[in-house]
Amino acid sequence: MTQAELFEELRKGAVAGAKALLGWKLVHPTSQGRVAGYIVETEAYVQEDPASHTFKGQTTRNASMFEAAGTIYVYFTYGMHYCVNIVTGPKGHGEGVLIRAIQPAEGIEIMKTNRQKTGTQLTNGPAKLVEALGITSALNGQKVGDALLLEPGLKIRTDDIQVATRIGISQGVEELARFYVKGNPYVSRTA
DNA sequence: AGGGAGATTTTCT
DNA sequence: GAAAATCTCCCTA
Repeated sequence: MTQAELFEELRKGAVAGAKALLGWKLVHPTSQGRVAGYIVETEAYVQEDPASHTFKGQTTRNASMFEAAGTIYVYFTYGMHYCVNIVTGPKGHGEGVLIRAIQPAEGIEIMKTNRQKTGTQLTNGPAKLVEALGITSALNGQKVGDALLLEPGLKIRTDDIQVATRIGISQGVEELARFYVKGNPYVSRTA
């Protein structure tokens, strides 16, 4: 898949985008050097979903989710964690894809410094990978392609994509909107 | 290995 | 004032 084709999937919507993003390399250029990982787990959030931040309409917090596909949405939660989304769909529609887990690819030493951990503990959760990559709320509202890049990474066969229920939400729990790479050790939790 | 509670603060009701 | 798209530590088996 080319990058143009990836963005085409993102424009289609959160579910198509969540599947298409698997295997892509998420790159954060920092002053220390490039820090990057292959996306191995995602979750789709559409505006009609009670579990989505955008379900009740646009607010100052979730405004970037209403931007065009390819915008970055970083939110703060539980008083101490950040998570990152890739916005999907047309401008004015609040939806996006939560990046839940990545497999370290570049700048692993930097990740260890950021996380004070090693192995799968580096990036096997949405708040963990954000800390490992050094992503901050300053990226919220920016576009993919500058402060954060998406580059071709692993080839994921359709057969290797597992669909499951989402994690850590209290509404819309039964929605099958979580996608991950089968057998990958960095996936936060297998079915 | 697995479960439960605490941390900690922004955001919305 | 309550809940939150989570993580880590500490406890018990």
